[in-house]
Amino acid sequence: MIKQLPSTARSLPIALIRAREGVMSPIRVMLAETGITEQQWRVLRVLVEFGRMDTKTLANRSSLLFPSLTRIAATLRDKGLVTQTRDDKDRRRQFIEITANGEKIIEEHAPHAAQIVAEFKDTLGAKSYEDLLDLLAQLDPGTND
Amino acid sequence: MIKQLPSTARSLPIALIRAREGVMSPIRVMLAETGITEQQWRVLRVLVEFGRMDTKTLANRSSLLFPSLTRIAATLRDKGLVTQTRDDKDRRRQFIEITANGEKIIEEHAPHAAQIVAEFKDTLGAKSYEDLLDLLAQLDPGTND
DNA sequence: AACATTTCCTTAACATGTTAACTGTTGCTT
DNA sequence: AAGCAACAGTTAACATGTTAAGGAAATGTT
Repeated sequence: MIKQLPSTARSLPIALIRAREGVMSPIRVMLAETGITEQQWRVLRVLVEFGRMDTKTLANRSSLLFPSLTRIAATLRDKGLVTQTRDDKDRRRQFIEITANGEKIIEEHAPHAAQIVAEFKDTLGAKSYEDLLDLLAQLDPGTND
Repeated sequence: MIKQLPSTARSLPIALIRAREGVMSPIRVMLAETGITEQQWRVLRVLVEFGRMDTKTLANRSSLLFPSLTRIAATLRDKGLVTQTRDDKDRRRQFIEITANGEKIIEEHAPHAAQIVAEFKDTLGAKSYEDLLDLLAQLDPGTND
C-alpha cells in the first residue's frame, strides 16, 4: 500500500522546501542588487559576526559543505571580498577573513535584509515566529554548535 | 550598524536549511539504495499520488523549477520509470506518467520512508509536528494550491 | 491571412549540493 | 627515522537551483 506516505501536501521535507522558497524569494531580490549569491551572503555574514576563522569552522557556521565552501571562498577572493591566509603552525589550515569591501556590502544591505525578516515575523506573530525557530532547531542535527 | 541582522543562530533562512538537512539526512540514506535522487523520488511520489499529468502541474506539485523538471523527466525516462507523451490537442503540452517499474520503487521503499517521518513526529510530538507544518505553510508563497 | 503575444517547454550558463577520490601535513607508533 | 592513521582542503563528477534566452505551437488582434 502506498498510503503509508503522507500526502505530499503534508510532507515535512516538501513543507520545508516551500517555506524556504517563500522566505528566500524576497531575499534573493535584495541580493540581486548586491551581485553576490545567497550562499556568498551567508559566508560574509558569518565572517562579520565572528571575524577571521579557519575554513572548517566557517563551513559549519555557514551551513555549507566543504566542497561548496572551497568554490565560494575562491569566488569571494576573486571578488576581493575576503582574504585567505595559511596557518604557519599548521600549514594544512587556512584562515579566511572579510575585507573592507566585503563588510561594506553587508552593511549597505543589512537594513533591507532586516526589514524582510521583520515582515515574516509580523506575518507569523512574534510568538509563533520564536516557536517556529525552536521547532526547526529540534530538527537540526548539529544542535550542539 | 550590522547588529540589525539577527545572529546567524536565529536566522530563519539558516534555520530552515539546517532543519531540512536534519530531515533529509536519513531520507538520503534510504534513497541511496533506490538509486534515485531526492528530487526524482519527489516526482515519482507526486505521480503515484495524482496520476498522469502535464509537466507544468507536475513541476508545481513537486516544488521544482521548470528547467530542473525537464532534466529530471529525461533522466527518469531513460531509467524507464516514467513515460512522456505529447498532447494531441495541444502539441506544446506533454504528459508524464509513472511506469510499473517506477511504482515499484516507491512501493518498496514507502514503509521505510514512512518510518523515518514517524520518528520525526515522535521527536517533536504530534501536536508540535502539526503546528510546525501549519507555520511552514504560512511561509509558503503558493498557499493557494 | 499576417502579425504580435502568450504559452509550454527546452537549452544554456553559472553556482551550489552531494558523494567520492585525491593531495599535502601533522601526529602517532614502532 | 620509517610507516601509517588522522586531518584540512581540494578536485572531480554528476545532479539540481536559478536566471535568461530560445523554439515551437497556440491564441489574439487587426
